[in-house]
Amino acid sequence: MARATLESVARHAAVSRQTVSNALNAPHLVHPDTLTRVRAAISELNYRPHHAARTLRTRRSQLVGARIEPWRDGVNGAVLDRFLQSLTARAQARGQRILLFTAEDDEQECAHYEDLLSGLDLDAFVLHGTHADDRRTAWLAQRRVPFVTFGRPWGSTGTHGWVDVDGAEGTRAATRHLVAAGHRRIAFLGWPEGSEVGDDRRSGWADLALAAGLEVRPGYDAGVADGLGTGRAAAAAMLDLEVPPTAIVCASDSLALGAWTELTARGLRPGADVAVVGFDDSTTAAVVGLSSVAQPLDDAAAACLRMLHDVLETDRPRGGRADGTDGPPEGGRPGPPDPVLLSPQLVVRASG
Amino acid sequence: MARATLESVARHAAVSRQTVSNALNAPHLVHPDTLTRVRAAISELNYRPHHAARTLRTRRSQLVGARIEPWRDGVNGAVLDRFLQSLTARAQARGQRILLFTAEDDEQECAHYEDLLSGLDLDAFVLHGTHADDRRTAWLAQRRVPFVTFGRPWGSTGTHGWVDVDGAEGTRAATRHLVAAGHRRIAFLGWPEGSEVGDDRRSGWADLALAAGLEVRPGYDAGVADGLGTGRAAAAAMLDLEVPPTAIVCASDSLALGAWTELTARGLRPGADVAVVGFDDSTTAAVVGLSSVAQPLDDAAAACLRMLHDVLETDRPRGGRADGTDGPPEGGRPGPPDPVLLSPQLVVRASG
DNA sequence: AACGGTCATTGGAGCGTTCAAATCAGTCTT
DNA sequence: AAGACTGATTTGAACGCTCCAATGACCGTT
Repeated sequence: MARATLESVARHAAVSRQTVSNALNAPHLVHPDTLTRVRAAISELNYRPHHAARTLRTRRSQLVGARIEPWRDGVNGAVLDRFLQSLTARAQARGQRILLFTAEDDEQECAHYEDLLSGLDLDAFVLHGTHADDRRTAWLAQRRVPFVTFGRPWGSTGTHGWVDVDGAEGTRAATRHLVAAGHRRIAFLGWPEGSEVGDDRRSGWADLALAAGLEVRPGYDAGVADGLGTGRAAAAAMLDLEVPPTAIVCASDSLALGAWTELTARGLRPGADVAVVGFDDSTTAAVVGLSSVAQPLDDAAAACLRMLHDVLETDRPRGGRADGTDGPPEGGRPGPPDPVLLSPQLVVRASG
Repeated sequence: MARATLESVARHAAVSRQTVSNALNAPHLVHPDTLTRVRAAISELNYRPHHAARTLRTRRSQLVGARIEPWRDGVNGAVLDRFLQSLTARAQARGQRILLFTAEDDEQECAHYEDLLSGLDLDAFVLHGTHADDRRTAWLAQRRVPFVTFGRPWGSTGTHGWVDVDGAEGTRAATRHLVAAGHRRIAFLGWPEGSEVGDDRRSGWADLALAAGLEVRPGYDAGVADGLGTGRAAAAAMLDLEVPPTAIVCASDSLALGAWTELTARGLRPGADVAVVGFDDSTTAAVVGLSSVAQPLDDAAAACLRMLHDVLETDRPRGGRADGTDGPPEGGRPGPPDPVLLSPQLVVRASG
C-alpha cells in the first residue's frame, strides 16, 4: 500500500491539503467539526507526516546532535553513556531525536558541526565536556547555531545556555559526611590544578575543611592525572605520611578505586580503617562498595532539552533567506537562558 | 551568507543544475573538463547537498536507527555503549549516521519502528539482543525494512543478516586456558537454562569439560539470574561443596565479580587460590584484575554496517542507480547475506 | 442593502534535489 | 549523404510539505 500523504488524507476527508496540515500543526485554526473529520481520516489512513518534506520546507529537522566519546580508560566513561540514555529518552518524549557523531578532538568536532549543519541541517547540539577557551562554543555561537552545553563555560564569557552539576557541592557533601562520622584528617585526591572541573571539586573540600577547622597537613592535597595507577600511587604516598589521613575524598572514581586498591593491598579495610569517597557513582563503585558522589544525569538531560527548546523558540529564523527580506529586527537579541546548576547526591556505601 | 544550492553552483560554473548533481552522484556521466570546473565551483561556494531535499527525492536518508538501552543493573551495560560508539564511528566513515531511540520492550520498539519509518524514514535498523521468537525481526522482515541484528536469530528461521560473537568459543577458550594452568575442577556459573546466550556460553564450557575429561561434580554447574548478589551467593555455595572447584568460568562479569567479592570476603585471593574468569571484559573487570572474555565489538559494528550496506544495495526501493554498474545479476530476490560469527578473545589478568 | 470584520478554508508557489525524457553535437554505419 | 548510435548536457516535473495571499461565508453595524 502506498503511503498516505497530505493529499490523500485531504481527499479522504473532503477538505484541502492545507486544512489537514493545519489540523496537525495549528488545530486552533480549523473548525472543531472538520478537525474531528480530518483526524478520523488521518488515523484511518495511518498517515504520518513525511519528515524530510517538512524539514525541507520549515528548515527544522527535530534532530539534535550529540557526540559520543571514544572509549577512554574506562571507569568514568559510563557517565556519558547514562547521560546519552537520558537525553535520548527525554528527546523522544519531545518529538525530537538524538543523532550521534564522534570526533577525536574539538577541532574535528567543529568540522563535524559544519558537515552536520549544512548537510543534514540539525536543529541544535548538546555539547559536553566544556573547558576554558572552548573553540566549539565559539564556533557555534559565531554561526548562531542553537546549542546548550552540559558543563558550564569555565571562565570564558558564557553567552550560551548551560546545565551543570555543582561539583564543589558534591565534595562538600562528601567531606561534611566524613566530618559527621568523626573524621578530622581528611585528604583530597584530585587532578593537577588547572583543570576546571578538578579545581571545582577541590574547592568544595577546601571550603569545608576551612569552615570545619579540619587538620589539613602538607601532603593532604594531591593532584595527579586521572587513572587507577596514579590514584593508587598518590594514595600510597598519603598513607606513608607521618600522620596519614583517616579519610580521602577523591575527584573521580578512578582515583578513588586506585586508592581503594592500595588500601586493600595493605590489608586495610576501606571504610573501617580509612574512608574513601569517589565521584560519579560508576558501576564499579557500586560493585566494590565505594561511596561516591552521584550526578543527577537524568535531570541534567531534561534541563538541557528544556533549555534547548527555549533557545530554539526565541531564535526562530536561522540564516537569512536569499530574498533579502531578512527577519524582523525584533529589538535586541534576547540573552541566553538562565543557567541551571544541579546538586549531586552522595551515595554512602561501605567505604565511608 | 545564504547557503549554496545546486542552482547557485550551476550558475557559478555555467552549467545546469543537473550537471552539478551528476558531478556529485554520477561523475562518469560528465565530461572531465566540466567535472573539474564544477568541482571547483562546489568547493569555492562551500556547497553541501541539502540532506532533506535529497531524502525527499531519493527516499534514502542515510540514517540508521539503533536502540539505546535503559540503564540496567550496571556492569554489563557498557557492552552496548562500546558497540554504539564503534557503530557511530564506522557509520560516520560511510557517510551514514546513527539515530538513537529507546524502548521499554520489544512491542514498544516495534511501535517506534513504525514512527521512525513513516515519519523520519530511516533507511535501516541495527538491532541487538535478539532472542527466540523475536517479534521485532518478524515485524521488520514482514515490512521489508532493511535491518541486521547483532545477535543471531536464536532458533527461529533466520531469514535476515546477522552478526554475532561466538559465546561458546569464548567459554571454551577460558576453560582451555584454565586447564592449561593445571586446573581439573572447573565449575560454570551461568544463567538459568533457557536463555539462548547463556546456554551457548555454558555449552562451550561443557564441551571442553567433556573433551578434556575434567572432574565435573554435582554443583559445578549453577544457573542463577544475572547480578552481583546472585553470583556471590552461587559462588559461596560452590565453595561450600565438599570438594569445591578450583576455578569458575562465568557467563558474565556481573556473576564473576559476585564470585570475586565472595572470594575476597573469605580471604581467598582470586587467581592464586581460586581462579575466576568473567565474560564481556567490563571496565570493572579491568579495574579489579578479573580475567574476562572480550567481545570484538568494533569488528562486530563494522560487520553490521558492511552487511547493512549489502542489504540496502540489493533491496533498492526504486530500482538501481542509472550508472549501469548495477552489480548483482537481478535474478529474483537474493537471499539474506551470509551471517558473520566472530571469535571473542580471552583477556588474562590476575584472577586466572 | 451596502459595509468592514472575523473565521474557516483554499489554491498556488516554492523548499533543493533527482528522475525521466528531450536536446544537440559529433561519430560511425550503410 | 542520410540514418543510427553514442556521449554530454539541459529542461520540466515531481517528491510531500508549509508559507502566503486570496477567497467565501457569516456576522453585526450603519
